[in-house]
Amino acid sequence: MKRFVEVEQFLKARGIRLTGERQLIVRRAVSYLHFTAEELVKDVRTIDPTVARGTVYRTLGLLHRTGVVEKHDFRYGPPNYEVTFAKAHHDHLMCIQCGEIIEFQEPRVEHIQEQVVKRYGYQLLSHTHKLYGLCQKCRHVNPKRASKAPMLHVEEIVA
Amino acid sequence: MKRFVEVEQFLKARGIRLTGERQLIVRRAVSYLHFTAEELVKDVRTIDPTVARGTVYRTLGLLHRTGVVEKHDFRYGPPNYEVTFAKAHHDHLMCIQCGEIIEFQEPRVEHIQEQVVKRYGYQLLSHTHKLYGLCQKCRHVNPKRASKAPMLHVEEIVA
DNA sequence: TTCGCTGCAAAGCTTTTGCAGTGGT
DNA sequence: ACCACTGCAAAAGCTTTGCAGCGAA
Repeated sequence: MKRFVEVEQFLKARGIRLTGERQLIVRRAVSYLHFTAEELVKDVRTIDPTVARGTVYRTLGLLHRTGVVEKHDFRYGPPNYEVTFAKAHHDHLMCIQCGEIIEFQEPRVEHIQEQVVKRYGYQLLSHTHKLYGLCQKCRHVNPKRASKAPMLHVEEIVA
Repeated sequence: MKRFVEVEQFLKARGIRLTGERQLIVRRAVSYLHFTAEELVKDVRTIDPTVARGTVYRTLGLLHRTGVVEKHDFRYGPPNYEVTFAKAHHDHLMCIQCGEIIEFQEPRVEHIQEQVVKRYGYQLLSHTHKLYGLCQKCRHVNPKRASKAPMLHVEEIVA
């Protein structure tokens, strides 16, 4: 089943109205790996220019609060969003020097998470797990200016 | 050894100048569990009112990029910061309904993280690991307004 | 029909930045 | 003596919100 259909069913089951705007926003959002709020605004408006910025932000906040999308802090620029609902568990490893981002999968972590959540009587909805460090290239470089802003690029790698 | 001294040595080793302002900011920051940027500005200024807001933000950004400080998205209000450098590994479990935050320790996750980092040739500096869900009290409460106060029954949807 | 949702636009909040002077190494 | 760092304050994001009309259930 299409991911956006799963999301829409999920929202509907929670009594959230499925307006045309929300359907469009969800369908555009699931097409991305990561996206910023403004990128989504721009994207949605290429299809329907009448959709208001506020609507995108409100919908994004709704999806975030309900655990459908995760908010990622990649340390540079505005926060990135990701639709994690109905998607395989994965985490991020990032180099703080050059900005490289690696996505990895670790079923063992997922399993431990379930135990932790059960231990505290919680029902798990979503999670974020990010490792920050220095990649092989950057770890042996003595930075002249540690405050220099690195370039960002995403690389999807499966463990 | 005092934590702020360890942080200061770390910064020095990275060629970052240790100004009086930065020392003050670091020493105040390590005294908190979590803090917002504005809380730190206010705190620092009770000791030295001449420290500029921009300096606190710039220093916080520097500490964040170098992995000394973690930025936490607790989903409501501005981001929280935490000095995680030279501090025992711990993660967060949060209820998206009532905002309760539980800090838990999982040595197994820490161990797996080390394996992942080694696998990709990285040097680990810091990490964030957050689980979002519903606590025991909130998971059985049916909110008046689903869009404002999320209440999920995932198993019903997935089934 | 109800009341949650939307467009619009302004306000609000947080964070960033240019510039000239200061201070760490 | 360099040049990174700072104070100041304005500007620049980014996000939220009030309001009147609209539309999904």
